[in-house]
Amino acid sequence: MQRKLLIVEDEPDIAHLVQKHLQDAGYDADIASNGAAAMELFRKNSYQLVILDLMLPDTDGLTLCRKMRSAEEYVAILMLTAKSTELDRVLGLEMGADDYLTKPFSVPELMARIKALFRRIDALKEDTKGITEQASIERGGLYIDVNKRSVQVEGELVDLTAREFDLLLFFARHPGRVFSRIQLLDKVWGYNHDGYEHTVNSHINRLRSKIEQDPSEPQYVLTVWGVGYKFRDQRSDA
Amino acid sequence: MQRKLLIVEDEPDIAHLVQKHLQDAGYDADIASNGAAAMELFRKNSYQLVILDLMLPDTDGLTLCRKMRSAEEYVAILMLTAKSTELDRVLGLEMGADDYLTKPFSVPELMARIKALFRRIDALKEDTKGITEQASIERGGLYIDVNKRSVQVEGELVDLTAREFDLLLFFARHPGRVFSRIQLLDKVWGYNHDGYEHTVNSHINRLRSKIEQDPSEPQYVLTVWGVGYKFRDQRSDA
DNA sequence: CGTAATTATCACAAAACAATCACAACTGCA
DNA sequence: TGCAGTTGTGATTGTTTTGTGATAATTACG
Repeated sequence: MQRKLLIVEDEPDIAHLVQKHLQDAGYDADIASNGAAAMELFRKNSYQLVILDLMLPDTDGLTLCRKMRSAEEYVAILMLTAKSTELDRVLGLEMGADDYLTKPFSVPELMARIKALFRRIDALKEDTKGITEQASIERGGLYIDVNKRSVQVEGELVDLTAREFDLLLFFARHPGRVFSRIQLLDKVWGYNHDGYEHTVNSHINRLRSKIEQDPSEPQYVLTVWGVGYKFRDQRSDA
Repeated sequence: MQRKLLIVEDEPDIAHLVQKHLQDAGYDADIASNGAAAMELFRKNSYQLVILDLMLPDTDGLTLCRKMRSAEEYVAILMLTAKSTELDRVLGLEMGADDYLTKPFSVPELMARIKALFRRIDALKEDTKGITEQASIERGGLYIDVNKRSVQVEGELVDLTAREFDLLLFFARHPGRVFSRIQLLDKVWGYNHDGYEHTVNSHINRLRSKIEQDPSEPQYVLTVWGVGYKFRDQRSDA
């Protein structure tokens, strides 16, 4: 997954230095040199992390921080500040920063913090996942346990590889809906994956040989001729 | 239902900062600035969650934690610790904290964890299964004494290092569930630990050489290819 | 019924991943 | 401080999975 960050910093040298390192590390980073530009970019894009300098020409950083915090989606905020008094820290935390770094900082340290922040965000998402996504799915004679990554067909455990499981899980979460091979590559393999469409065929083939009673007459993953594949819908047939 | 929490923290700035945010979020939070006050409030009120600083002027946090744990009703405990080394110990000792956070922490993260904790508490109450905090765990030929931090395989005592024990305990508490190396680093090593994923491999390797009859054909800690590791589920095989 | 287009199957090499080992850095402790 | 044990990391080897090419089977449609 691509991680998008926004750097809010008025000193171009610093901003570009940071941007360059972030790009080297595989992140996608935009720059805003003042508060107004920052809010504009922020509203237009969805960032996962904002690196925010407290001292800005127009707005002050704390206001900006609060504004971003009030947005729908959660963004991590890493504050950069010149001073390092305890008051500053508490203030920054109160405003909702997730981490804090005082200038001058070292690039390796910044990168380490960013990495750590992303990790924490991911861990949190993992915790929160329970509400939106179900831990187990039952469809016909198929039972999928997401946490255990185990699959049972008619009560019998079958052993799937990581890809096979991900593929099956994706299908089972969208029963009845047809997906093209490209869509499957995007959703299951990942957006930046490049490869041949017929790779999907092979995986479907292998998956069927494991979960289907009679792979030539599939019950779960069906071929939609000229389009792609779909998971059989409970009621509607064919 | 009103959620009552107790903040045990000797730095007034932090205590009030947290209290303010909790109130904003609709919780009812009391503050205790030392261990004695904490126990007094704890006995008089019934809290659902205690946010507990490890470093306190009079008592140490662990003792407090144990005392609260021994109360009739179950309370969730979220620990705040200063360093990550200290945190290892806490986790290792399994004094019964439900979650932890290292200082300096960010308010959004704290709030997220509190929410997640309440969700877990609710889910637990539903189940009525009080099996979460057991002093000993038996799984197959494996016997783990949490308090003594000792492990027996087929009645034979084996000598594990701190990490090995923590790792095994974590697995044994979540049998069947698959964890990625990153998740293990987060849960066993600590959220802000940074290191290489393949460190986990080495520890699994060493752990296996101690507890497995035939490390090349593990009975307890199984590899899930392309994903991570899991503890063998009772019934399910392979 | 024949043909072109699409999908299924299979085998294999390459890539991704995991296990292992050795060693240096670190830890707690006497 | 020095020591013994523990832990993290690099390097190497071994294993499983996965993508891909080739080919066979199936489908749509004139």
